Amino acid sequence: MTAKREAKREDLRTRLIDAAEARIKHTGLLNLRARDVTTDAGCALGGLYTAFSDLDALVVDVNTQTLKRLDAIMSGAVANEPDPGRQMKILGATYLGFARDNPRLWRALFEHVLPEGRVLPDWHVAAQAALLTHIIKPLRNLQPDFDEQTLIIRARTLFAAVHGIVSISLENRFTGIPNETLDDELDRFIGLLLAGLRHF
Amino acid sequence: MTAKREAKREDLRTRLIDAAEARIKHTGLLNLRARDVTTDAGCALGGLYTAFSDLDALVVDVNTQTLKRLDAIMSGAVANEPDPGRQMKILGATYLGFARDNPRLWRALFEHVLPEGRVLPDWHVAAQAALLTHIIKPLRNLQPDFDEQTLIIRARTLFAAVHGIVSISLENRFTGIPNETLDDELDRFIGLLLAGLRHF
DNA sequence: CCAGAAAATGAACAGTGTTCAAGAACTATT
DNA sequence: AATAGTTCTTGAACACTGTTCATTTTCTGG
Repeated sequence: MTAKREAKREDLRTRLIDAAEARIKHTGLLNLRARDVTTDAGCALGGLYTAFSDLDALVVDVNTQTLKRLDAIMSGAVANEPDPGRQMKILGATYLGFARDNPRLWRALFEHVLPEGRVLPDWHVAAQAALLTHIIKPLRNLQPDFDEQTLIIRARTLFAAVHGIVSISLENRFTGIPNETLDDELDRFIGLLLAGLRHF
Repeated sequence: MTAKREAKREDLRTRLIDAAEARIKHTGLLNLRARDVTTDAGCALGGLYTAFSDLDALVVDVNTQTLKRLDAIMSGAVANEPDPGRQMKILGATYLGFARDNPRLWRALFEHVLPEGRVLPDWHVAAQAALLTHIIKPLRNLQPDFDEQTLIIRARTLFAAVHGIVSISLENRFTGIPNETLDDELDRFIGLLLAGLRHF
């Protein structure tokens, strides 16, 4: 039976992912160190490279986990809301809430850049794309005449806009601007988009 | 006369900034190396630390220069456009154009994160804020009843939204979505915002 | 129980940014 | 012009990275 090997390997992988996640959560992606992670995970330094090709690959796995958690939260948030406009607003508020509650893990999603030439694995791209489906659903109700491809593009644009607002605000760019009213600001902005969609 | 000292120091600073800018332009912030920069600038490795406190401080100076160049381009772009709505669209298109023409320098603006606890110098924040004034001007025409503080907040929100769209697209997140029509998509999006502003 | 395969180990390596004692260059004064 | 003191410049050395790989340990099928 080769099952024991398989199990140990998988156990090591999850231990490393969990350790890296905890480190990122507490001290940020910038301060993630291979030695810290392996110590926390209870393996030797080289062990990381038997379970992952790279420290980058480990971070991608952490980020995928974060995306999946975010996905679950967003699913739950709109589960009982029939109105597509309100769904949009809820999704935006949920995204902001997640970013605020998990600032470093959320930042790691966008802060982490692979060395030039390398691409994100398919399943990570799939986890990103899954987020868009939450937006596509209400958008389809609001714009029934859009074909599927248009819906995807528009959904990405809407997500990007909301993400930009959350991002610029939470990263405190343009200091001097108060941040307390960000929830209202985002809600109003999505309202603006919905008004635009109605009258465009 | 202590002027010669002053001049040499300033000369070294600009040589280092230019060298760092060229390096970032060609190989990206991620591949910026203190040794490369000092070699290109024609000084010893340690010289960097007589002119700047840090490699990070040097990058901030490069980024400030980039912001100023962007500022000048945006100023020119709307100089002869009276209609505020069209100004908005031009500003968006100009921002997208700058990001596309200077991908690595533009990315460096947001990719560069200071070590935790350090803050951006005032004059860099000022260069960021200057960008918002371009948006504030047409927005004031479109929404004459907004007070100054509201204008600033709304301008930042609009900038952040556009930045998010440009950012997510150019960084090729959510692959599988075509990028050719980004100009149209952004133009349409700003049109949507303007429609929303009219009917909100 | 044992040989062969696989995985875990951590010392060694090839870079990083940063420092700092020694030397060179400049300044102000005589 | 000469000089002493101040300031800047230098690059070897340092501390800390991610990554590799010969060695040791662990597991597998017979």
